[in-house]
Amino acid sequence: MSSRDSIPRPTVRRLSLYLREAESLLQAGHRTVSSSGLATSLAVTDAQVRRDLGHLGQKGRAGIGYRLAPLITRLRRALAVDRSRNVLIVGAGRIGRALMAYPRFDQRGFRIVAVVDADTSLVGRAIDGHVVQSVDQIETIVVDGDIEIGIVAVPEADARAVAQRLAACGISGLLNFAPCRLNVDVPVIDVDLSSSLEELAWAMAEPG
Amino acid sequence: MSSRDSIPRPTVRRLSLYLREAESLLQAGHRTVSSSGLATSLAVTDAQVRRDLGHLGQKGRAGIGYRLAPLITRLRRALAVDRSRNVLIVGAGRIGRALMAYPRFDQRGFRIVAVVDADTSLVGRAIDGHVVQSVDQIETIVVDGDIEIGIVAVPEADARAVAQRLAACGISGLLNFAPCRLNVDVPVIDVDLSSSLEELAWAMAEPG
DNA sequence: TAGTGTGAAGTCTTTCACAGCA
DNA sequence: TGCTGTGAAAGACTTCACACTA
Repeated sequence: MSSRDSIPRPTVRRLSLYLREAESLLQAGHRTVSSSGLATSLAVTDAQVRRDLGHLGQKGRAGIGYRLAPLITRLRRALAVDRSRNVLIVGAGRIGRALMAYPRFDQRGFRIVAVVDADTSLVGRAIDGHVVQSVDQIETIVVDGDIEIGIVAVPEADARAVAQRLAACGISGLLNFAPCRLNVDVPVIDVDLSSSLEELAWAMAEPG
Repeated sequence: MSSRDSIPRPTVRRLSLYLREAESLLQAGHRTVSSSGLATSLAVTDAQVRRDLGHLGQKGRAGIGYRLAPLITRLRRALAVDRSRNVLIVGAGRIGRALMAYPRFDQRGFRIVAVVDADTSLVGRAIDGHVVQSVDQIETIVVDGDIEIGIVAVPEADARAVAQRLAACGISGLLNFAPCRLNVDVPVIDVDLSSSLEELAWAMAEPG
């Protein structure tokens, strides 16, 4: 299981959790962590953790576990969060505003460098230190601002059009909060709050 | 494949998408939909759709497809969203406020009936028609208000304590926005925005 | 003909279980 | 002894492919 294989998506999602936990342990003064240590914090099995970390090329040490510092480095590299990226938020409504102020984005190297909205009464106003620009300027902002990631936080009706425009001017990826598929040819991660609640409703109704 | 089997979780997530699409098609005046129709809208295979709908006990008709009205009914039942549920939002910060105003929750039968916060300067204030109550009252609110779902939208440091309290007074499920595991014995769905961005960063870096 | 339902096959992911190392 | 790394087995999920049907 070398680091050259493509990492399965379920593993990727867990790597993100391992990274968070590893950073927190390092902060707390630990130097190493064992697979079972990570496993119990995160409600997975120890074998799963070892298998997952095997994808990184990270070697643990028998009897000791994994050294946190190199583990964190490798996790960051595997998740491609070992450098900063510029982010544009499209939509300065409530979701957009919540994201602007989300401190973890910055900590993780996701730099919100621009915010746009279609509402002309918002344009020019500063919200959380970000001056809202017009949605008409998307193309200029993306190109000149070296934006790699777009966050789509507009109403469903506008989402696809916005996504098309972002894709057309060369954005590399989208985080989508609108409850619909964006049919564009760049990677998209959907954050669908209604779906999450429905999944919860289902889980609540499930026996066990 | 009868409706008595437990539905796999990946299927559950897709059922939510099928429901959204089916409702939208019905709205648009359609009466039926084929597996390939759903499949192309949602970027899955037609065989996958048929397999998934097989879990519902829903029968399609060869040459025609699935009738939308009964399909929607069955999807709602399978997802356990065929009735309303009362929801409490804990945390009237930016994420909490974004959720209060999210119209889809109400449309889907998730009724936000109370909002609490630890910040006494917010208590008593009305935000989006919801008067913020004190977090001290959680227990009373959950029990008297017949709350089934709690939305945890508080800082990480407070999240576990809040979750414990909610679980202790008999809540049935939690939607968690804090970037940590809530170790409670009720179903939890995590919405982790940083993780989503990390997954996106990975997908952007992936070849293909 | 257009489309379902589903065994069987295939693929992907997780878990087991244990040799081996510090 | 405590813990890793990993073949092999098991399990979960998806796709194929085709008989069948309105």
